[in-house]
Amino acid sequence: MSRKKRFLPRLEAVAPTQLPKRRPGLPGGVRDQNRQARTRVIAQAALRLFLERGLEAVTIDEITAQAGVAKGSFYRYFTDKTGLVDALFLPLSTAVDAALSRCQVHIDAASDRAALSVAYERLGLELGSLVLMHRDVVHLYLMERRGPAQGARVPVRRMADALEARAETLTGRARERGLLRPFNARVSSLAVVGAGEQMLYAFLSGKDLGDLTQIPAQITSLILDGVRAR
Amino acid sequence: MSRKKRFLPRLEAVAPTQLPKRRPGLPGGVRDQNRQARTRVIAQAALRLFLERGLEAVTIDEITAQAGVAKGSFYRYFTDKTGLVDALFLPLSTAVDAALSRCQVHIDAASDRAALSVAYERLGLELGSLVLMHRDVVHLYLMERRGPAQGARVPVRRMADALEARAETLTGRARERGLLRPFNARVSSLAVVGAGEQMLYAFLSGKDLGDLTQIPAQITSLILDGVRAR
Amino acid sequence: MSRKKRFLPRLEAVAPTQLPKRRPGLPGGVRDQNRQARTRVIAQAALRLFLERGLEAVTIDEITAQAGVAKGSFYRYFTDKTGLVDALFLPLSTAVDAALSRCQVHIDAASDRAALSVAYERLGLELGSLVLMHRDVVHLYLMERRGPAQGARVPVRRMADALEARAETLTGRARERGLLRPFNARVSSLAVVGAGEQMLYAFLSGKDLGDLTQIPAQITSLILDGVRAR
Amino acid sequence: MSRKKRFLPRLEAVAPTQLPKRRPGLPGGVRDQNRQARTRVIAQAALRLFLERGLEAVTIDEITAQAGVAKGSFYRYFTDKTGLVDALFLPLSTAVDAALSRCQVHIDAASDRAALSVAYERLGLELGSLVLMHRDVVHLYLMERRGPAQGARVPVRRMADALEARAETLTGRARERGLLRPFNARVSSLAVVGAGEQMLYAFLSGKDLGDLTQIPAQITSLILDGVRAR
DNA sequence: GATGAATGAGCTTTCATTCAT
DNA sequence: AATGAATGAAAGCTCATTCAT
Repeated sequence: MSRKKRFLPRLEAVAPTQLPKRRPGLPGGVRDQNRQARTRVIAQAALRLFLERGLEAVTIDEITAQAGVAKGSFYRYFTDKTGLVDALFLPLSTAVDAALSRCQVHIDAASDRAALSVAYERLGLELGSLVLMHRDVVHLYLMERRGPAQGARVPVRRMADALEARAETLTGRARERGLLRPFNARVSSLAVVGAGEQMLYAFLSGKDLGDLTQIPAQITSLILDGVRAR
Repeated sequence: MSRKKRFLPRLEAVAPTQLPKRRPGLPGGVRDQNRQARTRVIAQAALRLFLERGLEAVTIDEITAQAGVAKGSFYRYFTDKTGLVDALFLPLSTAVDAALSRCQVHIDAASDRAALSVAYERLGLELGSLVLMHRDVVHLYLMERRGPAQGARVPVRRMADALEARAETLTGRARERGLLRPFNARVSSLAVVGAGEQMLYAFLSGKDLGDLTQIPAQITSLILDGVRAR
Repeated sequence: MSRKKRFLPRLEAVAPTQLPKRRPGLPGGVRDQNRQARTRVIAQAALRLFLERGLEAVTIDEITAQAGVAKGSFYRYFTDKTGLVDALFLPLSTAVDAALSRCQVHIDAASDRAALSVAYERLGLELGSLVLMHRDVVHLYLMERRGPAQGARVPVRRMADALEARAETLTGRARERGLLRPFNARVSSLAVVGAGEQMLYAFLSGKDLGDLTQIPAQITSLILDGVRAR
Repeated sequence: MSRKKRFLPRLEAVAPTQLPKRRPGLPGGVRDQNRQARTRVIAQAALRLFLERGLEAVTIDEITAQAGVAKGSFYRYFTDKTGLVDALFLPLSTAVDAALSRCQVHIDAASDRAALSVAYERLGLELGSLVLMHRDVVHLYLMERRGPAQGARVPVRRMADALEARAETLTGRARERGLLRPFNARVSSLAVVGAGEQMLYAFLSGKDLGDLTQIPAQITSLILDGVRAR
């Protein structure tokens, strides 16, 4: 089972890079490329293992063995498992943030309900394509999203909390603009996000969801129009 | 005992399963009562820690320290952490199963849509009261429900899988009877369960969801009627 | 694996009784009989386990479980595992000692070679019948005889050392009287005892040694006449 | 290394088996040499302790403390105590096997009794020198040889059984060729091996056996000519 | 007296992290 | 830079011994 951190774990410090130190060589040069390639190899190996056995259960030893590098190399590229997870989530997290920000801008600029709808639809498409691009990281996110914010799960929870806050804000905005019924914004957004995540988790876990091309329409219909037969 | 009881945790029912061996002494006698009390104390201490730090991160040492008993005592009452989790989930799991079974019976016996609705409403009430009775176990369930089915999480996943299958069956039945729109039963049930769990998780995590008495109506409305303003 | 003694192990103190304290009740009375019966039950259970898994590997828990008594009862009848082994070996050890003493007396009283031979033959018969009477203890003795004199093995080694010393004395006496060739007494006795023990061990371990009625003659012949064909 | 080497134990060959994984680095290179040296240091420390206190009673903690390495290091070199014992016995076991095989070849090729005798004498010499080369392992073998084949004792029993089978075969062959009297081969070989082992055990245990140079002749005489005076 | 619950030191094994090579 | 050996603090689990019932 998982081991305690020997030293006090980093709880914040989300610098844009997780690397221990500045490295020599020009950015984009050969050294930098090798460095990035190695980083990717380790991160991918880790991701695969995380999906199979969970963040906590996977050891550094296993990651490096899977990646085919020496154990010591891990610490040249990442400060620890938390740092690796940080790096793993950074691209997705950034992209999601950006999409949500863009959506908010569009909403604020929208002058009518049609424009609002367009903004949401666009958000949906963007998130959908992000899911496809970052399948495994999204899957890991869904697996670990509700665990306590401890150790390697800190970055996951950071993203989850950010997402939740953003979703609430957006929902609140939509409600203010009369696009949604006047329920508690938090409640509404929780329902929407919860339904979506569950579906996504089932899908990424390999569950058969029937005709996949139908799903987006079904979800939209379920969430927006309700499940009750008419 | 030279060690003092550190605290007396709130007691929830803990199943008398997983004990290493059959014990002598009359059931209900002094020894039997002590045994059950000790079992509860350990289980409650563990539950508290699991909620704070997650199933995997909590050690037997910490559980026994929190419970105020010797480490060795743990193994007199539970085979290992998995056994403890099993015992922790058994009462809830059994009760949920029973409620779902009853609902299914009612549905099968229902002759019209009104009767069906009554069956579902009743299920909702039953589950709601189970949630209140087993708050912490439900919370733990929601936290660990998506992690890999490994070690101590096995019982959690067992319950999750059982629940999912049941929900799907029930949804399918409702759809056949024309109560729900003719979507894929799995998709529909995932949406409903996902929304509900997310809400519950937020609530149990201490999130302010506004007027709690309104929530059931909001959920019903959201799920059954859709979120779109009319 | 085996555990360290928590307190300093008894190294001598071979009082004729291993019981913790004097007990009430007349010797031979009901209490005394029950006590002896219980002692036998525990000792027999232990002996069986010792033969299967060795002195060190068997736990008090297993012994009492096998004997069908409570763990605490063990300590009413024996001080610890060493005490039990002491008790287990006492009858055999005493009888062997007595037989050896008698043999020595006979030898010292023997006036000619014929009388000496009779003494040795008689010793052989006596030891043979002791082996049959104490099969399992003899088997255990052979198994543990060469292990370090630590913990529960102390009584075994005590008997082994006593036996070796006696055998050497007897051999020396036989040589002085011209019954054996003038080799080092220790060397001679080691050879004789070693061959005998090995045979006995094989026999008690269930090895097929052919026609058992032939063995004594074979051994005598082998040891006394040599293995070389004439 | 902050820890000092506590002592440099006498080195005997330790087989490079049982290592957790294949290691990189050129065989014979610095790393490989260090690895072998460390393996030897641990194995020797263990052997010393095994002789003092027996296979079962010695803990990994004690072994590593005695060897002056960290506890974790043990597991880099051996899978567990059984693995270590395996490694400890491999060289001797291999050499003994080879000697016995060679003897068998010689016997099969022998055309007369003289040649047979030469084969046996040669075996005796080879085994004698193996005993001197692997004194401590032989001593340990004799100590543990009769214990139940459990845990760390498994390799010891494996060697014991192999040896016994070989000895029986060889004895049978000698008898067929008319070199030995027509006794049960198993009985004869048990007697010979038992006498030899006992002697060896006494010798290795520090017993004074008189003029050591005389022993081989005495043994030969005892075993082949019988102990009876003429 | 008998029982078995409680205790906690002790054992095996793992693994994050450091560091010599 | 990369490697993997070394370290030692935990973690899981066992079990001799004591003691309340």
